[in-house]
Amino acid sequence: MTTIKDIAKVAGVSVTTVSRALNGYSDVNEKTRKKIKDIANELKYSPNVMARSLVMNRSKTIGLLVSEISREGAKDNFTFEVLCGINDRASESDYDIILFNTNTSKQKLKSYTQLCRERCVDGVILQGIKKEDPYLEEVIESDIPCVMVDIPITGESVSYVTTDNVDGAKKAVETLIDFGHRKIAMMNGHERAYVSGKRKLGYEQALQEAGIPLQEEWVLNGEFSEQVAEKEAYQFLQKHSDVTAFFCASDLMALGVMKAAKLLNLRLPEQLSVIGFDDILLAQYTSPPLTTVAQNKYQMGYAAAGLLIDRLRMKEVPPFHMLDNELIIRESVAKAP
Amino acid sequence: MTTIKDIAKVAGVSVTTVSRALNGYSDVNEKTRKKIKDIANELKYSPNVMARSLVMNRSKTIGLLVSEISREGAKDNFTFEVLCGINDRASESDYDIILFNTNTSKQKLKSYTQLCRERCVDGVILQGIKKEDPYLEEVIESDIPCVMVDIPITGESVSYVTTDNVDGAKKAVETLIDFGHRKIAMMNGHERAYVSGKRKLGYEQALQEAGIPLQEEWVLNGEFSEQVAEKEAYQFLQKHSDVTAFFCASDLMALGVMKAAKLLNLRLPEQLSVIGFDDILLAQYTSPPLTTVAQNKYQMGYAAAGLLIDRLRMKEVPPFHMLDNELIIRESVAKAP
DNA sequence: TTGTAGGCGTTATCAA
DNA sequence: TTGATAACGCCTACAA
Repeated sequence: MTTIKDIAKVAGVSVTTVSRALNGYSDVNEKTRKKIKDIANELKYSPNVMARSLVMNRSKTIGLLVSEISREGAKDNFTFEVLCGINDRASESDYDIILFNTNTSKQKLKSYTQLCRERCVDGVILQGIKKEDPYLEEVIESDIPCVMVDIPITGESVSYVTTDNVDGAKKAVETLIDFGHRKIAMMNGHERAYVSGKRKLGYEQALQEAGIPLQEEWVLNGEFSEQVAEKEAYQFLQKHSDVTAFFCASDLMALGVMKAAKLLNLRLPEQLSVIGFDDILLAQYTSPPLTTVAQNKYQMGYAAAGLLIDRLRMKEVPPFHMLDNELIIRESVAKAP
Repeated sequence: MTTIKDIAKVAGVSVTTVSRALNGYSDVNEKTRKKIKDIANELKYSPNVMARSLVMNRSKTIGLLVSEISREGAKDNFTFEVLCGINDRASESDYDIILFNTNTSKQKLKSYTQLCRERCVDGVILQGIKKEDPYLEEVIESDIPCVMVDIPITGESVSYVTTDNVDGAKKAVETLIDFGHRKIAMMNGHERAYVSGKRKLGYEQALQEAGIPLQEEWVLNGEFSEQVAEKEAYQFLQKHSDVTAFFCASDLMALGVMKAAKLLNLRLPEQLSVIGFDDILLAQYTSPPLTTVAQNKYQMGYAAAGLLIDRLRMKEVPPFHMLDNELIIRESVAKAP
């Protein structure tokens, strides 16, 4: 591999001059610069990122920390689409992405700071980290620039990107109310996810504004799982045949609810209306096609990387970036019977 | 951040000894080693990967080169599931993944070798690279250990992982033949993908062994796109109403074919049988549910990383690793009318 | 405008 | 069993 030494030798100058010429310093004769650049091209020089990082203490690398990245995520594409957004934005500014590989047990062996420092990453994007993950606290205290996806935490060096979960949920429930529904249950995800709280809040607000009393026992925990949601909904709908609509905090859970309804011979949407959250690919293929709140996952990733890169450039960045959700109307909602 | 210098100072030894103690060399007193290790723990030391890479010329990093990684891939999850497999396997051996970000135009600016060397990656996994990508030739000539996904190329330092595309396609077409079909069209992907050739070969072999003459004009190019496949199938089925079955080189294209059939008021599967390839999530939700050849994408990634890591450990590795495909029987195939 | 020299955190060579 | 010392490739005072 060519180094600046090689170039210096060929050009008959010192390595200092080569370094400065290549890095665009002004204090170098334009003729020398041209000569050096030509030689660099000819020799197919590209700087050794390791050496540079070592001395500069930055690496043009963004760490991506996805807690327990796994095939599970493949079902709703969330992780992947966010990743694509991050990747595209990073690429625009010539950052590379390094995938950190961690889970709750690994987090006990190596601290967040250690992980980042040893790789000299300039900043980090965190996704899917859970409330009980040991890293969470560390991230807040650390001074490594960081952007969280869907985790509303801010700090000296940390900001976040999210969609307006409260508003999204509210819009969904309002739609149900507009269709005349008054008995609306909610299939929520687990408490470990921050979005669960927000979506429940939206549900509550919509009910309240319509003067419908909240029934805590109508809010189920589907664990963000199709199976769990199906089981829960099955039991619930048997006991509460007066419920006419379900707002689900994820499309996957909405699928579960729909399955349960079919098992109970409820006609969709005539006897039970269902709204989901996410707009996964499947949503348009279910029968009936699922009305749902769409998140722009790609945009979340793109914005997250953008926020981080701005921060790395010492720009003033807002503490968070909130994207809008869009309600996609399909056919799983009908007038209340 | 703590360095070995800090440890050396506290332990009252030289950095050399610290380095050796921590790296498990035998020529260090066990008592000194214990002391050093304790101090390292206390100081939360972790080695600077950059510095180490610089001097060792290896970085415990695997480069992942996905040509034009994009949201397109989200539809069939192929890229993401392979990524998960790679990640899991890499994690087991403490490798990190760096996502290289490239496309045909970027490839002209920076050579493959440059890209790898400047990041000191120990090896590379390539996915989705096209026949005309400039890197392809470079990869073969380079001595950087490399594993390709679904690109049957071998060399001094390159091997590949794939599924048995010929056999998978053959099994699919044989199934159609078993159901009495004789007029079987194929919706293939574009020529730039290696798998297209293989799948077509399987189609041809099945036909030949059944004594059915091959009709070249019955092999369509759906570009691996749902829309294109739909358009092509629509035109084709109008002209060739005697065709009773379609073998598609991807599920996405199978969806397109099914749409076209529905537009032409063909009943599925009674009037037209369809088989896909991939087993994407959607396949079980179409109506009728799609019979298809399932590839184990996660396993491909896992195997690819495994092959690469073995090579990095100087193990003898086979030139390629072929995984089996499994035919998943659903309801889109019926007896020939 | 250019060059010399020192250092970033490691590992490796050689001598003690 | 240990310690100087020299790399690795690059950047940056400081001096010329």
